[in-house]
Amino acid sequence: MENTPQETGVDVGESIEATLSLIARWSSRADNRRTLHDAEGAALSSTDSWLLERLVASKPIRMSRLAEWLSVDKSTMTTEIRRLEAAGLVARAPDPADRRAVLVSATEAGAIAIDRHRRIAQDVYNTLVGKWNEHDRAEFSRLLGRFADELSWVTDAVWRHNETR
Amino acid sequence: MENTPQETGVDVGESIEATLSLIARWSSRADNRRTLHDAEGAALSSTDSWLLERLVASKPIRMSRLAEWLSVDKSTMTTEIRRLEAAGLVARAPDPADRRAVLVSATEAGAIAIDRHRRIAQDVYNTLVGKWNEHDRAEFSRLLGRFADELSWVTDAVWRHNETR
DNA sequence: TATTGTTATACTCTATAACTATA
DNA sequence: TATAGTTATAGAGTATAACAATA
Repeated sequence: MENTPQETGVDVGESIEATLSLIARWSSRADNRRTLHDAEGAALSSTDSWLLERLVASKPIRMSRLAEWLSVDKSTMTTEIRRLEAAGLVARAPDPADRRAVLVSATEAGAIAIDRHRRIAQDVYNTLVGKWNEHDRAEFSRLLGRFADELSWVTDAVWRHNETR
Repeated sequence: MENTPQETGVDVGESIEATLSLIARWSSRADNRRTLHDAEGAALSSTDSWLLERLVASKPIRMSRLAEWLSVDKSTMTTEIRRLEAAGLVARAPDPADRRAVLVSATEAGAIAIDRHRRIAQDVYNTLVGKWNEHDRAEFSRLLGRFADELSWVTDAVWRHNETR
């Protein structure tokens, strides 16, 4: 079975697809990425910001778990972490519990960089919805948050799609 | 001036930032991109799908306008269109009105490929919100569409941010 | 002269395969 | 043997600069 417009009543899938496509396109624009960094700091690529967000929100984490979380190869993670380390934004330490493993964490500079990055983005978004009324802003925030929760299960949804078509 | 939580009442900027970051990360995942294509067709990269969506929705368009629309360099567009042309998804033709220019259009195969890609994505999204009630789905669709409209003006918002900070 | 597009070149991000060190 | 990570190599996607053809 599929969730067609007929079954769901509203083809929200169509409007979601169109909007998310637009959002992803906008997010990748070079001029946008340049805006989302402090004048004194280096610009953060998408991958940089995802990793830093993850690292500041958690205890030191292994390279392998980080690669798995971002769904990239471990060799890709080696390259990326080397770059961030060279920029002084992350640090590595041997795992005392397993001498094969490396524990990665954000440095103070890394935490500052991602915090600025995030606050600039938030300010841009607040400006975007600045003229919306209170109700619409609150509803958008609520539903977007809920959608993010659903997205966490998207791998399963994709699996179901492949199984049932 | 800035649109801080105090001024807007609800810090929707924070929840937007978090969710859009998640969406962008998910969109770029290789396993997700692999899902969004037909078994018999080649996988479409993000850039591929944006370009094809644009091309099927418009008359033949110049390389230069396409590059400007996607905010990439004209040389990047040459490379990308060459790849899509080799895959049989787009066609080029000389512009009769200006012999320097090239007009790009989607082929029948390109239209079919992006249509499948889009319908699979829509189905995934419909599945994601399949358990939401009618009101929430309708509201999400409405507010997301409105947000997309605001996003069209984001370049101006970014400019304002840079001017006023 | 200015514009449209291509080519040459280089850098980033990614993957696969082969390798080292440790478990 | 299996696992954690690195290195070598390659391809996609991007930019800058130099160029050719046309306006």
